Amino acid sequence: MKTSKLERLQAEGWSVGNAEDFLQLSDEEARLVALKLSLVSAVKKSRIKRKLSQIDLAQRMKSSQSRIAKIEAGDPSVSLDLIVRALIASGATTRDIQVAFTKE
Amino acid sequence: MKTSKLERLQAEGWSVGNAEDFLQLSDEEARLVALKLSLVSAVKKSRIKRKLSQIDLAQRMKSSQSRIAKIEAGDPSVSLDLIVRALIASGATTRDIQVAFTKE
DNA sequence: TGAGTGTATGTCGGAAATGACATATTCGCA
DNA sequence: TGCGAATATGTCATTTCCGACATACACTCA
Repeated sequence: MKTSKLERLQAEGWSVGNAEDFLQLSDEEARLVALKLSLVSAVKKSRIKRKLSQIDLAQRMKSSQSRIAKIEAGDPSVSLDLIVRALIASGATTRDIQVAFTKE
Repeated sequence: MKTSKLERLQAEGWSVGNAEDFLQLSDEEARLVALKLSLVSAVKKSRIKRKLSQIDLAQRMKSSQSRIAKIEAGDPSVSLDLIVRALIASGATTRDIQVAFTKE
């Protein structure tokens, strides 16, 4: 499979998948989710530490209170981008972010 | 402003912005961009280290070669989510990811 | 009790990101 | 030189994510 031509690979599409691929993907997806959760808890911690309400934080990053609530609730509709944005906007230091990642 | 009512704040919308807010936002945006760039270079490094072509990596994460190219080129259409997915799929260890973040 | 403040949840139209594809460009090597 | 593999660039339809809003719930005081 490694040496297949691009055309062939593209033509195959989903048919190239197998159980192993699926499991592997699940594992990687799990790592990403774990990472997100770690950052999410860092957001809440940082926000509380600075005594900011969800509304305050939302204003800082030009977002909305409901989005912040969803971030902190680990809602699947929230991207890693938004989580990190919130982390930065909440006043988290570079070190804080590192630590959150370290917890992965 | 801190004590304004939610209704009032929501009604104000963009009008609450001022130069300071803008600069602050720019700074935070800059931090995010710097972080992305750091991770992007980690993706390429990790991929090369494992001797994977962009096509290989694309298959691993069910994406496409052109997306991988855009990730590595720092294309603005690429999300942090996708960058981290690529980093994980490329076989980067937790430590590799930490290091990339440390470079922020 | 009820008013005020903060957080959670569901929905929606518009905006942004995605994979796929076509095609161009670059690069290594026979 | 030329051929094939790898990478880059541009476009597009579909999917995903977003802010905004409405509203429900939780908690604290007076």
